[in-house]
Amino acid sequence: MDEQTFLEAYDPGAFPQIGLTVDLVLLSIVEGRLCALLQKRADHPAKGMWALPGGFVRPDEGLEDAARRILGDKAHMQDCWLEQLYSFGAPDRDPRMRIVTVAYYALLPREAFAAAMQAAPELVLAELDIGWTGEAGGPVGANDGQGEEMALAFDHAEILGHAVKRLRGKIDYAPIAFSLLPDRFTLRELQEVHEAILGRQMAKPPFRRRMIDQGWIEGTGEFETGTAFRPAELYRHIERKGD
Amino acid sequence: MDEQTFLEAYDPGAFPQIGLTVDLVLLSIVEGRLCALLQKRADHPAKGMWALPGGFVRPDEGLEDAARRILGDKAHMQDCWLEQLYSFGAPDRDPRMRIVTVAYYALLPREAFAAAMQAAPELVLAELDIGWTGEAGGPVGANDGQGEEMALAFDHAEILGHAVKRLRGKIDYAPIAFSLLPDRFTLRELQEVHEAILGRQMAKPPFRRRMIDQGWIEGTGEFETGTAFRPAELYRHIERKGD
DNA sequence: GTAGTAATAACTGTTGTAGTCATAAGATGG
DNA sequence: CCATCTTATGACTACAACAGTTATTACTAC
Repeated sequence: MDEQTFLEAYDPGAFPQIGLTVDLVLLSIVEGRLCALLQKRADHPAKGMWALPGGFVRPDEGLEDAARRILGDKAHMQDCWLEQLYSFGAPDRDPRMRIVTVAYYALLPREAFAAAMQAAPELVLAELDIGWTGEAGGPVGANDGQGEEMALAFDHAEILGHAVKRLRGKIDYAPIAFSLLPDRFTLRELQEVHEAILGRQMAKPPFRRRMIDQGWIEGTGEFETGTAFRPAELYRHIERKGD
Repeated sequence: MDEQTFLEAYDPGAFPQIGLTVDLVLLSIVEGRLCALLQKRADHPAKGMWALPGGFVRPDEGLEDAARRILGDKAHMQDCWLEQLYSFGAPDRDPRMRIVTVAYYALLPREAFAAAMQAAPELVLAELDIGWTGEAGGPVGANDGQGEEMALAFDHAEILGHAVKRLRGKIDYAPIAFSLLPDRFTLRELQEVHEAILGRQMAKPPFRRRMIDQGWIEGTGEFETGTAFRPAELYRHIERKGD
């Protein structure tokens, strides 16, 4: 039997069906706090709970393609940095049927969420409650900014936990913080991003040097305006091959 | 649009099936070289090419459960350290049908493969050809130890590449090298493992100190035997909570 | 001008780690 | 038993990365 004949005789229905979805962890910094885009579930199961934006993978599209399509549909965004996070497949994670989800995560400036939240009122940028320090890991909850806890659907607290852990492990050696900032930014703003992600304060001079020595940023010669006191220089992220 | 997608999502029959498999990257060190367990494909597609051991996920089993089941079935091993690597889902990665695979990887001492290779002659511990240094990444090929290249099926060269990259990034700060060694080992053996994984030689005294300072190992007071010259002390990996 | 505040620079100390050299230990062969 | 070989192990030195502290500069507001 040659390959052609074999493929024609192959029966895909011989294997049991498992649903495959992509869920998105879309993170931002709002007032120095790490936030994620959540969507209130309008129907059962988990009605009224909060879930990550997600959707089924189409049969003819790649995993990252599906993630980008859902990013456009649900969050009205395109062309941002996106990375695969982890796959979740506990048999009982969704009560409807067996669903395995591949989680992706992205970092976006707060302004990027404006269009999505305008178009869909069930979307909220929720503040994250990270009950651990460093890269310990574990589930991560959410609150509405007034201290009111938001119940998360399915295993989405686990997914958020993985995202935060990945982020904390990666921010020191990969130039990912810049996705959260506008094109031009001050060193103080960059530091606030790092502090929000790592969940701890740091001293200013060592931070300055680390950033500059890494070669990821360059000064523009311009300065911020509208400050009450001495304005800081505006820096810009340097795109380099391999990053 | 969201509503429509939502409704479609609830009907399992609305989408053609996507197959879900688990593939295993089972790594070992043989004579100072990094090797992976490969299986010669007996049938189409990719007949005669070399593939990672893998299999379909059952509808009632978790992803890691599936990985452990396949580990037992195909490689006759149990209870070893196993970690999820990455998910691969390019639409054309398998010519039979749309198949998404979740790759797992494990590190095992050479002896652990003996039973599997005895039971199944189509299994081979193949030497890896890593065409890049550091953590650059990219596909990784395989050869039979006599310099003869082994053609890899599907996207398995990519999967191997991801595994090597993950390993190189993790070995310096996670105690994973010990999975490749017997219960008691000399510092020289441990160093050979690190050199095989990182693909470069290193000096002995700094390596000794790093390992001992990390607190992952302790001396046993015993010494290796049968050496022509001064025998080295045998060390043991210290199990610690959180590792 | 003066005061106030934040940005930036200079200085200092600590830590981690690498390289080199010296010593110790055991096996082998005379 | 002793010389000699090879390797393991420890001691010393040097360097690089990085943090903390203090001083200086620069701008705004009154």
